[in-house]
Amino acid sequence: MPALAPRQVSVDTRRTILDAALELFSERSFDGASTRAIAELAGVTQPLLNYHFAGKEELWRATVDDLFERFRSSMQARFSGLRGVDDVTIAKLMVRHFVEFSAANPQLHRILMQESKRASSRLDWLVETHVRPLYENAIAMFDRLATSGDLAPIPPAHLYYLVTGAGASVFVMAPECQRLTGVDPFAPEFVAAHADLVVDLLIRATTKESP
Amino acid sequence: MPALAPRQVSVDTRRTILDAALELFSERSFDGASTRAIAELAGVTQPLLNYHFAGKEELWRATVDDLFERFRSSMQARFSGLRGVDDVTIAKLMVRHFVEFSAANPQLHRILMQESKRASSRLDWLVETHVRPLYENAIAMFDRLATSGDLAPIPPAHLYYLVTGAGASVFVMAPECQRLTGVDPFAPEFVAAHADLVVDLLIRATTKESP
DNA sequence: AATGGACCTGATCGTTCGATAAGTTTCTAC
DNA sequence: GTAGAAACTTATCGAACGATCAGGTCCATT
Repeated sequence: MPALAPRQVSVDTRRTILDAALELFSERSFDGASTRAIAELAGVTQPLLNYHFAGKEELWRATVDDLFERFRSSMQARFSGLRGVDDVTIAKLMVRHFVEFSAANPQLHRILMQESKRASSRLDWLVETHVRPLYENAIAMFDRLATSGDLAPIPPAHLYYLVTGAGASVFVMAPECQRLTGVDPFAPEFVAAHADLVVDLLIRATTKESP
Repeated sequence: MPALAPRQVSVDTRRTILDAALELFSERSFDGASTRAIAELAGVTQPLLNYHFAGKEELWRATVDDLFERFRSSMQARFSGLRGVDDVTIAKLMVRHFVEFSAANPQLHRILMQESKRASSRLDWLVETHVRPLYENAIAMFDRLATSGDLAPIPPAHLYYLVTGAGASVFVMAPECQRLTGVDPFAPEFVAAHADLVVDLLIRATTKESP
């Protein structure tokens, strides 16, 4: 063919590129995903990425920004209508939402794990921009639970591991789980059952013993 | 200088290369760690890697083989002398050992996480060669506990997540933990305390309620 | 003292990477 | 209907990648 008809006024090209970038960054990690492969998946040419984004690093940040923005807005949509619900229930719902969003968007965990397991300036940015706010929300929540007397207080460092670990551990080994147990870890019924199990585990482990 | 005096009969050059490879593979992941950088860290020239190993992929496998071999032998050394200890205690010790080894060898988790979060032929090899045997050991252990009546039985898929997640979650977020809480997640006293906490969490969550 | 092989290096191969420069097409504004 | 900005492409850059090859150095053997 001589030349593809250049589609104009397509303002959603940026969207298409972001989707392709999320797919490949999460599958092959930053270094493994070439800009040419991303462009091909998006159905555009490679230099167009540099037209819409300042560079590969900038494309990666925009991709992560977009992903976390979707997570926050889904969280907002689910919890903004809640009124008169006790903190324990909210905590349960938050973990469940985290697990369910992870099941629907496995790219979040892939990128988080890949990037948190290497030393790079991208990690600094990711933690400060996206992880810290989530962490501080969770800490505040559990602090409130502890002072209200429902849960036994846990030192912040341990709490950090329990909160992030309880949610994150669910899909850390997702592909291996499928292979070893034959269960599809993204099946809705499994997601719901395991979310309940993780919540119970967390609550039971921190619930004060009855005297 | 004209040329470095070529040291001969150095049979531990292979060892030096493996150490450098483990360091960089875990820090920058497979694609991010160039063979030239590995060679430089090892203090040799880049073509020497191809002399000792068939290629980059082969070097990676040899590195992972070596790492898991160290894990297995440390496990062996710790548990081979145990006699007359009940299964619950052994389970506690296993998780504790896993956590402690992870603290001393953070590269294990880095490589496991990086590689399990991408689609590659290396993942297939890693799971079948190293992860599956560990998994089947753990399943057998908890099966024995369940049939002996101490723990409530859990479906294998959930058990898989709980076993791997309880151990793995500890260091999934290690660098962020340091940054956010100010606690060094590799300090011995923290490792010991958190291992106990994880074990308690796992045991309490699966211990049968007294009627 | 000569030889063969193990160990290691310098030079360089072809490929692929991210980035850019220059040119083309399409829509909008007047 | 023509000018100009916006959107997109083709062609190509220099750098870095993994791999190979032709040698060079040292030691063990005889």
